[in-house]
Amino acid sequence: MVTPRPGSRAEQRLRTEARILDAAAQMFLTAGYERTTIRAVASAAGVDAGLVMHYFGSKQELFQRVTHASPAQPLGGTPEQVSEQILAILADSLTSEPVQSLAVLRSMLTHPEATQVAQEGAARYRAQISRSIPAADADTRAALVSAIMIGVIVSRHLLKNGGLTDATPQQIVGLLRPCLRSLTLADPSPSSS
Amino acid sequence: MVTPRPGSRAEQRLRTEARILDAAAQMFLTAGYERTTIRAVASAAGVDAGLVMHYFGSKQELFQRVTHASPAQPLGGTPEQVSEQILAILADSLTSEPVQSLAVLRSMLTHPEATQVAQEGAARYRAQISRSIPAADADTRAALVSAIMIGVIVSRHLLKNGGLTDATPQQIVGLLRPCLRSLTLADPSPSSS
DNA sequence: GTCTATAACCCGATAGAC
DNA sequence: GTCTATCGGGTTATAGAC
Repeated sequence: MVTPRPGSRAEQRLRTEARILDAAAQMFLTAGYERTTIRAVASAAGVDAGLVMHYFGSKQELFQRVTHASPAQPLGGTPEQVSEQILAILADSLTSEPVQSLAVLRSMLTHPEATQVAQEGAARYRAQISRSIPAADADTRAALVSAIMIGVIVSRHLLKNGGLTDATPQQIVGLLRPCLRSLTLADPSPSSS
Repeated sequence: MVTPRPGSRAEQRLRTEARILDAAAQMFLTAGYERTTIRAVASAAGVDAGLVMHYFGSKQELFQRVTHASPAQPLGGTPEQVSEQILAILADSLTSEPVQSLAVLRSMLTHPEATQVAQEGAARYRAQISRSIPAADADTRAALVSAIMIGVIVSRHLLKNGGLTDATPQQIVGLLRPCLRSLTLADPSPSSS
């Protein structure tokens, strides 16, 4: 992406476009897709609703532009290393999850496009985790790890469930470490159900 | 609730009311609150939209009637027993979670009323779990248990994340048992973070 | 580049006929 | 008890003025 010379029309356009994207991200995050209106986004960005349409074409494209990012970092190494990498990612997510990801999570249960994005993200994630688990039921274990991450992040950032919002990331990671280890390492002493 | 004599108007009314409630539950569950329309519910129930309004007053009241149930069973006993009770509840939820609960979960991130219901449910749940954990950070541990349950149930029933939809409840419960035990029992060997 | 005006549509809710 | 007709308001999206 080139940087047009300051003061030019193209540069002005990029500025307002960025302002619109910021406002949209914030609103998609807090209100979800359905309750977010083009009018409100435009108003928050200090421009007209028609301009938003002119730039992004449709509400759906605006949502895609806001949420299309996050290319998922690769995991690797021994199961223990992977476990620690996941915990590190979780710690990051607990302190400051990016607005794009949270916007997807907010709408993943009610907006089909967001559902798809969330599913694809979770699937990539699961595949990586699954690959580094030496067990026959690696897929199920990886899916559980993914589900736990989703549950914790959603509870803390979106539902704001007291007990998790107050705790520090280190505290949460410390409590979750045994869980993750029991899932990523094949437990040598499984209880019979 | 009395059962009016068959063929009477009151009995006819209860029948159509039940049909509307069923259709509404199904639609709230699959589409969420915002995307569910009175018209569509009425059509699915084989009646007119005006009749739905006449019975339930508003869309919001209809939603409450659909989701107001589920009085949360009590937990108790030793930490190990509580852990097993939670796993039993999870197993139930994995095989057949009631539509009312799923309807709340579906909209909990985007509809304020559903958010509140979900928060209150999770809070009651957390309080019970917290009470039976002998640890200083019991609240955080209970919140993590609650978050994990939400993540697993949402992933399986709502997101339909492959790895979890295919697995049997017993398999999931078996894999999750060490996690739950490490959270409900104070771990004697905590890793320092 | 930005904004105004409006078209076209769907919603929840109301009033009243049958 | 059930349905028809409609009101009033909100939305996305379009066409065109400045």
